[in-house]
Amino acid sequence: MKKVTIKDVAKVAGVSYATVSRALSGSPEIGEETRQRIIKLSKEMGYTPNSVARSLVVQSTNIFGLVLGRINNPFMSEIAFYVEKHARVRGYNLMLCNSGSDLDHEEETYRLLVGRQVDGIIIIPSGVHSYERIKPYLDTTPTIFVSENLRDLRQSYVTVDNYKGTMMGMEYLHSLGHKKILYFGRRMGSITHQLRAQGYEEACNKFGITPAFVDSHYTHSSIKKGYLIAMELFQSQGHLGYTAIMASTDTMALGIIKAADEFGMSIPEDFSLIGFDNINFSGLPKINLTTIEQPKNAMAAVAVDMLINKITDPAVGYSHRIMEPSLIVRSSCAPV
Amino acid sequence: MKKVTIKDVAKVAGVSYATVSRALSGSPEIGEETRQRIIKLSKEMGYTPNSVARSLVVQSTNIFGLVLGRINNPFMSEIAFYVEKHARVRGYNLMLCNSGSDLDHEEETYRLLVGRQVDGIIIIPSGVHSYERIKPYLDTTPTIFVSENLRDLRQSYVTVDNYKGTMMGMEYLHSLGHKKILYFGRRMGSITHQLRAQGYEEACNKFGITPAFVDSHYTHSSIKKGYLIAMELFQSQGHLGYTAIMASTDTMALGIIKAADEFGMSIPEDFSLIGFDNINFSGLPKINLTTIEQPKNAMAAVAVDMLINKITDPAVGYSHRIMEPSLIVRSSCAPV
DNA sequence: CACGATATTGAAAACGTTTGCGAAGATCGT
DNA sequence: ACGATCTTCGCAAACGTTTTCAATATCGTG
Repeated sequence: MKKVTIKDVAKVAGVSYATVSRALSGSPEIGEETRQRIIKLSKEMGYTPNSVARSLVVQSTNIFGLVLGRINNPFMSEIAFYVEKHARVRGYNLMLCNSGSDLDHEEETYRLLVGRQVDGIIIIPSGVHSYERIKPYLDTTPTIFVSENLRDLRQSYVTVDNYKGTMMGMEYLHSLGHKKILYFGRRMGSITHQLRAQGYEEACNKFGITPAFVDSHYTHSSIKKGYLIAMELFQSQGHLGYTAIMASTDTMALGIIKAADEFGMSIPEDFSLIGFDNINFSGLPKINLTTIEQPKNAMAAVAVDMLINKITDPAVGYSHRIMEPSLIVRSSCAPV
Repeated sequence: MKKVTIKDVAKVAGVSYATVSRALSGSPEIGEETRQRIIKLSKEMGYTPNSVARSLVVQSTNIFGLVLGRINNPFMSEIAFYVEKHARVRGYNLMLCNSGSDLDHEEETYRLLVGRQVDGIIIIPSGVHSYERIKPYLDTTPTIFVSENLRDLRQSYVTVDNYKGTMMGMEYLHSLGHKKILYFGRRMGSITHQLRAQGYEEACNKFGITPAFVDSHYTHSSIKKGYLIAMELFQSQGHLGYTAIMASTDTMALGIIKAADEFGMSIPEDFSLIGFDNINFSGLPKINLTTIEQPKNAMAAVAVDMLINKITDPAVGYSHRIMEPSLIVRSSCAPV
């Protein structure tokens, strides 16, 4: 695995390696004919600049770190895709790290990335406590938080308007005539979830509905957990006491769908259902979940934008972007 | 963003920076009391070793490149997750690159990674022609091909036994009494797909079934394309002339499900359906697609294993691993 | 007490680039 | 024709580590 270096091509070109560097980097202070000659030669010799050496001297790697829970989570992989895409056109590569939504792991991962001298980090924090763990390193590497509000407002983040999201869902449900609506999912552990629950509650107040919750005791949402909770709910009552369910998450909603299916209930005939996130599962045939969309592409674009700004101008300070959610109506809701 | 270097801690510790390096790297040739003192100090000063400097001297980055079509494809994201997991425990980080299944983009991406001095590359090639493009760089960076057989057997790859996979599906269908089975999907453009189609054909011979194909004219499979082709098929005949469909891919199968749904046909009542890949969509409630599983975790494990072997012993040569597929029976098939 | 062995440390080279500075030659205006 | 400016290039320092080699201090042993 012998690699040809800049010195090698300098030697056969009969010039100093500074000249080779200049020829390849598009520097103006070099003769056009030598440039062409060197470019040609280095191509023939199969020279590829060693970017780790370059990084060392220019003090920048052109690498972003992306830390998220698990890349096989559909929401995360969608974000990752767009982040990579936008980063790439701006000349950055991506170092991908799964935190497994574990705090220790997340912190270790983060530290690893700063050791690797990444120019910036985009993180989908695993929960409210992520921030405290990461805080010590924060002034060492520019960082953008995605998809989670922060209590400490002196950091940059981009999220969707979670409050407004559930509010929109509730408005839709209300317009369909629903008066008995259950909120299904986590209410704490992350500000995101708090806000979603708040949006629901506020909507209840507005429409004169008595709020009702089924809390998840688990730390993160998944199909299986949604399923278990829903089964418990159905079985305890023999029926559902509500005409609609507002789920905190699409994955939770999928769990509900599964439970309903097994329990012989159909959606939206027996009850209406709204999810949140619009993961790509939701648009699948037979699923057709009405949901609140997080604009993932736009969020990713904003995140890399904010990050690059912060890198090029460290004095830029923090900024918050709360993106607009939107209602994706499919066929999991019906009038009462 | 001032970072503290090894020299800084050496200075305040009053030792040479060689000593600091030794203290932190666990070298034996250093006094135990100085080691402790330096460890403590460097922690206080918030020192994080600069791994790009380290990489430059030790000539290895401990980074793998992972290039795949699109990370938001469920199959790819699953592979990526496991690759990251296995790589991590072995001390490697992952640089993620989407090729968009575009040959030019793929090649550029690949070259970028070798420039970044990654220790190895794991690639899910976008098609048969990927290999020719990448070949020139192949002796520069150890590379493992995943999920695609190669015509040039002198390279290392790991795939599932695609031939056997469709064969298993057909055997299952046959055991259910099906005699008229349609193969739905691509038959060329990748050896993977050729083999799947061959498995189907061979099974037909074995069971005395006349093979029938619906080719996709498109380069890669997706729900939408499966849907369009299926709709065309249904509409042209007014009915399906087969009792079962063997789809080349789960995503294709999902397209079929969608079309069937719209067309008022139900599965498995009107026809049975088998997919391939077992992407996590397939197990979703209401979808419940019977399919052939690729052991993604195991494949990822083997890939990083092979890669690390190749790195530690460059003389190791190539190796091929064809993993066992398995039939996941859910509820998209029924006896005729 | 002397001497070789051993433990601990420092000095310096090396990794492959970029870039400021200076030198040499070419070009130019007067 | 001559000084001035410009162009093109080489030299060498720098980036932050690891690691070899030599130097010094410590120690046990005869």
